[in-house]
Amino acid sequence: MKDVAQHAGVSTATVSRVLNGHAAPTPETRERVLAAIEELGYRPNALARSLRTTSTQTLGLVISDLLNPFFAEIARAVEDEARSHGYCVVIGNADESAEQEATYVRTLLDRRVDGLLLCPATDDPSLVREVSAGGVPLVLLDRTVRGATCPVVRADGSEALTALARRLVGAGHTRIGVIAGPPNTSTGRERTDVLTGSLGGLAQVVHGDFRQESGSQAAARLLDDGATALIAMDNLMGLGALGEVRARGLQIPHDIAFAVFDDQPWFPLLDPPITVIAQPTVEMGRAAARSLLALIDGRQPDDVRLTAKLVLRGSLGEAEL
Amino acid sequence: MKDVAQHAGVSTATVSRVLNGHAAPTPETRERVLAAIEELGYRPNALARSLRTTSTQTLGLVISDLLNPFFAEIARAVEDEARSHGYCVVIGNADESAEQEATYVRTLLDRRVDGLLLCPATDDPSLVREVSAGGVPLVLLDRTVRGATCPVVRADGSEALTALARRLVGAGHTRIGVIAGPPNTSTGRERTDVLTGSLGGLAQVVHGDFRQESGSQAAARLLDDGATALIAMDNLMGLGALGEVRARGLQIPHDIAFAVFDDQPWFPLLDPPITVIAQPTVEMGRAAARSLLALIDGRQPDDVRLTAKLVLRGSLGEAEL
DNA sequence: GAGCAGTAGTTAATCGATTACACATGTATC
DNA sequence: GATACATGTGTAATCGATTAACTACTGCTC
Repeated sequence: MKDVAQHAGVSTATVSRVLNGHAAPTPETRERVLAAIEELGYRPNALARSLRTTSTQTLGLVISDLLNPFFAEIARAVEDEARSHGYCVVIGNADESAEQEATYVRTLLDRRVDGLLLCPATDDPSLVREVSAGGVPLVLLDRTVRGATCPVVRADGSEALTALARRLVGAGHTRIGVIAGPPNTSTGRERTDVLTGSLGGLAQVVHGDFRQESGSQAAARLLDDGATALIAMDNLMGLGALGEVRARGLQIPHDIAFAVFDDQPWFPLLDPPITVIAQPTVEMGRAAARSLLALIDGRQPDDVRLTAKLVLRGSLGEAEL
Repeated sequence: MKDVAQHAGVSTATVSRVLNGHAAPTPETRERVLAAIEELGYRPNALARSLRTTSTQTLGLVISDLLNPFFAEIARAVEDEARSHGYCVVIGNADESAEQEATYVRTLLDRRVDGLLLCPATDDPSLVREVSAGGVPLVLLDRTVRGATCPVVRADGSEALTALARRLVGAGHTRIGVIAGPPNTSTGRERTDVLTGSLGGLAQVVHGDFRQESGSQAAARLLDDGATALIAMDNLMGLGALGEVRARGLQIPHDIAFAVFDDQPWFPLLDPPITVIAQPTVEMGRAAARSLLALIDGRQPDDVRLTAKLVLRGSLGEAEL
């Protein structure tokens, strides 16, 4: 910057003013400065700028698992929305580990992100408290924690799950296997509670960890126990469960009815296409980014609750008639 | 930091030394400082530290498309490797747009990442030159650019593609539809060249843009032209093509042989399972990160060329006998 | 006890920006 | 012509760390 100033025969203050479109500079000075910048190929140091202004124009996003397309889509949406407001997004991948999540959150805070979007790995509120205590704007996404005091953006699958349950019961299923998420995540618990609630005593629940491998294992146990329907509570566990069903040579829907929470582009390609509960991922991401930006802006956004929808495709068999 | 120093009755220099595990401080002083840090909940400002040390302990990774699981996996691997060396990764999503790619690269440079990993959207070398001119360590990943002068890490699919071609020809296919990547990407061009080379005049090529939608369209055209085999040059176009095949009620492999470049966890679940050319994504990501770290370290890493493998699963029909 | 070495800690410069305040110049007002 | 005011630019403090150079003290040797 000093070089630029010298080159243009002005002070660094003037260069800074030109750069920030501030009041003052004469068109003529402006030209000279811009010419010098161009000539020297100068680019301002964002670190120094942020240090001075205490604003990084950056949002932190800590997601549970980057390999889960559900979160990848959310990340994409967050990024789009943020960019359109002049913000950049730094993504941290917690890998469903509370420890790694905490590490990432702290790293992001140390780098002074202007706000943080978090999909908490567990419902333990301590990390959230820590962030709030630091006074950093925080919005929870997809999942919440116990006694959360910050805005939360999530999808509500109750209606869809209830409808799904009703159909299965109506079609005469009496042993319905539920491949549930970890009980210490809000989504894991809530979805399961709704479902078992609507299924009365017909549900058999096995908990997985939102990963493919746990889906296969849970499916194996449930099938061994004679389940005639399987519902996986997220797409990765659904993938694993599907593998197990295939491995056993079972036919969907003839031998087993099947449904998954989360839609994925390849579900319609299976034979039969898989019935799912689709979450509005893009809207969730955008809404979360908007809420966070509002918070940064000093406003107090409301919680957002979007609706997940049951998409019938044929993998439930008679239950869809 | 000043507060901490005051609280512990020492100077900021001493606090800094304690923080960085530098020589000097007495165990006793050390204790006092740590106590003060604890008590005040002090966390060092990474911006200030980086400004002073000119090192951010951060790698930039600009990928072509975050929604493409191939790149998501790569990102994950890069991150793992980087973290194990004490580095953080900032991911930028170029969305297959050269313009957005350039924006991201500049943003990352402005933030003074210690090095940059780039999956270039096009083979235009100008952006790469710009980065190199800035003296920032750079490694290209998956794709290269014309006349690249920096290390490149990629997968070589030639052998697998040749083997694939031989099988199709051997099984008597004479109209083989190739859903190619954009000709202005190195992967798009090379893969297609190898394939058409081995197929002699039997190949019909339609270019897509590495996205699902373009895959369907390309498949539609090729099927209209009477193709009896389809090869998609990446998983997203494969997804689109598969949709088109299904929509037309064609049976794989009876009506049409099908293969995709890139493996995905759900390909084995289709009926029949899809034959693919699998790239070692995790190894690519890790190798790229290692190369970049070496470069940052002042060493000169060699290019890395890993081998993609043909995985036969049944979607080629007789060609697999 | 003078000289030297070694340790522990302080002072102050520095990284590269932003910005309050000061200053100089030109113009309008009486 | 003095006063006030606006305008454009420069000076220097500041953000929060790191670190070279220096000071002060303690021991040790001869």
